[in-house]
Amino acid sequence: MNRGSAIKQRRRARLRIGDVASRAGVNPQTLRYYERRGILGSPKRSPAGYREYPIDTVRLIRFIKRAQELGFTLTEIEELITLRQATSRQRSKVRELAAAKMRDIDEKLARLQAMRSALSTLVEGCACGAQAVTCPILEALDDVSDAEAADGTR
Amino acid sequence: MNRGSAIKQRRRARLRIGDVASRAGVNPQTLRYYERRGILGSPKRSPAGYREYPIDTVRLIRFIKRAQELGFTLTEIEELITLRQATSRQRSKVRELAAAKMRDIDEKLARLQAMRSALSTLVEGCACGAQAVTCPILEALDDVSDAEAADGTR
DNA sequence: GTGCCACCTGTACCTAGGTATAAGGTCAAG
DNA sequence: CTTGACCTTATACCTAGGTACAGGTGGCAC
Repeated sequence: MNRGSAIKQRRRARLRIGDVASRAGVNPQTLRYYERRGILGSPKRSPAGYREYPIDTVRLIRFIKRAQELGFTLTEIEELITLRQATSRQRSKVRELAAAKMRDIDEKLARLQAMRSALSTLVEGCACGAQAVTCPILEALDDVSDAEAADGTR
Repeated sequence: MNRGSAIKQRRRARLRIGDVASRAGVNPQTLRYYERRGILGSPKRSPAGYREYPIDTVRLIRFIKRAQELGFTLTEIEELITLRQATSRQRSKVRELAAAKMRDIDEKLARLQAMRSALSTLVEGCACGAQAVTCPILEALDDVSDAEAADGTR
């Protein structure tokens, strides 16, 4: 990692960009990029101008990466993150935003669950071949509005 | 939609690119792009060279879009789609792939659920302010390997 | 028979989210 | 007192996934 990492860090208590990056499994450039984008907020600087991150930043970066894998954009993730830092004076606004995000998440959950069960049908050996009339995978993510929109042909 | 859509389509039973696109809520270019990428397979052509899609294509496109929102890449989605068309001779390979995809999905489900409950804690009015030691949102996507990797500083 | 719109191919461009490279500064170890 | 691994900024480039544009054809409606 860094020169004299383990011992040094025990008294430094703050991490340099390369440490954060390697612990979080990202490129240091990514951290600078997040900072430029405003998703991360500028950390304190050492006398030499080096960024010094609190150890929690590692967790934050992992959170961001995970959320991306779940289909959230950086902009959405930024919103989620600011929820965390909201002061109690903004509580009602925060609650509103959090509730909206929860609805998004519930939708994703429902769809993932549908996909999961379609796949499990497949794994259990259903006859979803060329001759099958309906395919569980295709149906997995159908919803009410789909049914009517895809209709009009019969 | 297209000229004389509703009536015409009742006997055409196949859709043109613009119809599929507007029903699925995408740009016609996107369908051509998917075809070029091999995710869609070339449809039959009319004498004039127009693509003629079976009505199910609308559903397929919606499936693709939904799966993208869940964080799957087009390459992964292609795999999911080919599962659907696999013949029974390839059954064991298909089952293997499906099982792998299910594991991915289970991971996503677990993380989404964690995020959901973190948000619900927030909505219910927990004191996750500047002074809070632990933040439910940040912890939401933690896992075992995180804990040890982020450690080493105390 | 001419508008007009949807279609065709090919090529160029765009956005999101990084990643790399150049040119230089810091600092602990040998 | 230099070497090497780190850091800094600025700028350029890359991949995924589209989206737009140019130049031309098809076909229905008036």
